[in-house]
Amino acid sequence: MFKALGDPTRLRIFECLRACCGKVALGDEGEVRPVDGPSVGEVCCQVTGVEKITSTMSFHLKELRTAGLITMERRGKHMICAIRPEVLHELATYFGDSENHGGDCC
Amino acid sequence: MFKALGDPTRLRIFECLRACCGKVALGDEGEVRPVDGPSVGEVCCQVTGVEKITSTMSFHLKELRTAGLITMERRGKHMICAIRPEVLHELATYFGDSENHGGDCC
DNA sequence: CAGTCGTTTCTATATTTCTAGAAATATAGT
DNA sequence: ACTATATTTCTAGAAATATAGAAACGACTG
Repeated sequence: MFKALGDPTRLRIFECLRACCGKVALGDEGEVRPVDGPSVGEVCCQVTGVEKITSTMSFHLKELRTAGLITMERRGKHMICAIRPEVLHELATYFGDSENHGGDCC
Repeated sequence: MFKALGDPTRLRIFECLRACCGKVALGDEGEVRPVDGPSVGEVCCQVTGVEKITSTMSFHLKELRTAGLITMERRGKHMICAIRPEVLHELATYFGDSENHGGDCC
């Protein structure tokens, strides 16, 4: 996940998606699916300022997807995207000081 | 910061340091300095399992330092390391859902 | 002051990652 | 079936990053 967010383009995509508040729902097998959210083209436009969808964007979206940060689903001609809300929580608690991170030397 | 944590070796160093709970204090100009914590050699040993300090480790520690994740200071022959506690809080709130991340499309 | 220990910097090489264009795939409309 | 639109995959080259060894540096020790 950190590697995925470590690229400036991908971090912008991530923040764009977070700002756009795509909603998600649970699918049949318990997986998280986007209910709405921006399409790949819209994300592309927001991040690059250009209307055109580039293969580079597609590449970065795939990285974010395989890292588990976002979900995507086809909605007609478009692919819509949303952040998986669970990971926000997961990452927040990863850095949260309330947890014990299991050091044996203190 | 995400780029720094995106490398597996660096993430291990980071988690090692977090587990070892190095203490920090404020320096004369308000900067955060380590008061104690493992030396570079100890970190190296924990992460690689080998006693020897490699230039690779030194390189990764430098990356973590320039990313602002850790502080280091010379203590005699050794360099001691500690995580900058502020960044834990900063990153926790970055992912925390309590904040408004300023989307104009929702 | 010479030697040694812990660590960093330099340099070259190997590896990974990013980017861009072309071709391929999927869907909707005609 | 054909066309247009939205998106992905493939491929290759360019750029960035990681690794390892050698040399250099700073601080303690005899």
